Amino acid sequence: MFSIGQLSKQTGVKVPTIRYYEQVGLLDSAGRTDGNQRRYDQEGVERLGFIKHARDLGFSIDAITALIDLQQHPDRSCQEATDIAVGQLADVREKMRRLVALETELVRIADGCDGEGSSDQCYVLAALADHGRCQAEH
Amino acid sequence: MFSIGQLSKQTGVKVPTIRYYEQVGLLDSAGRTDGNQRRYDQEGVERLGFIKHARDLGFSIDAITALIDLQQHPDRSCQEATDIAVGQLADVREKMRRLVALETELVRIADGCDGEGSSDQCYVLAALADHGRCQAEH
DNA sequence: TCTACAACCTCTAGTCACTAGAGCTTCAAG
DNA sequence: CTTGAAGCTCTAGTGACTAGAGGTTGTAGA
Repeated sequence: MFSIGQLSKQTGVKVPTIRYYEQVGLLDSAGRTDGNQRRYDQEGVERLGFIKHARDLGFSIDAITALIDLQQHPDRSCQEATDIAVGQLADVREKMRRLVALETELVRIADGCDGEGSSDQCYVLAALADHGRCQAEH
Repeated sequence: MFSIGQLSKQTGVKVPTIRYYEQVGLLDSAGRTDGNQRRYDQEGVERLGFIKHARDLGFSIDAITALIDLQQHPDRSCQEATDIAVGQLADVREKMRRLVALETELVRIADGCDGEGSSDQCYVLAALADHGRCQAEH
């Protein structure tokens, strides 16, 4: 049996975050000692590992709740899990698309200025004031 | 002179967001009519345009406050503005780096499953449970 | 000039996924 | 048996808004 601190070390999830996951229903309520401290078994470690991995991949708490729900009903179709993963992938790609556009413009803005001179002729400030000079949509 | 709604339409910033920007000190308090409604001039439009553009590029409210502060002290060095922009660029690149790794793994996860079969043999769920199979750090 | 109603006002609370802190209790090593 | 690290609950704060309640103002048309 593990204390919450040991679970935290094993999974890399901070102690208050574990309590938060329990509070929002992502983790089942842990068993307790007579002194009211949480105790976890190997299953708890695996469950939290799953959650951590999914969070690292950017899945929302809601999405993870749905995935866990699916795990606990082995008779239900895998399609739902795939849908969630594909949706997440679309999200990630959209974010990347936007970041590429931002990077292009930030390079343009940051490179236009050598850092010398005073701020009333600063290219950075001028570029931020004038969206019209942007090369791409963002 | 423009009402807050007209300002909103011109800049693409929502009305409650404009009020929020004023509340947090990003926008100066607007002038008011006798009936206490906000009125803006061309300068207000430009100021909000600057803010919107910077927000679209992912600058934080704090960073934008610093940039505006710089604009209003033309004697100060441009170096600070450049630093803020370069810092923002580093941020964007770090996010991109992470998203690329996530995309790789999400493709692996989502492609491993054809959506058929029941969830107890679902590749998506298995992949999420087992971080060890990941190709890259994330 | 009156009326209708869209647009405005302030204030509070909610979102997401945590994080920080106060003030208290328990566990385990020495 | 003592000590102190680690645990407990509860409340509030973060960033950047967003939503809603309940009331007031501005303006176009009759």
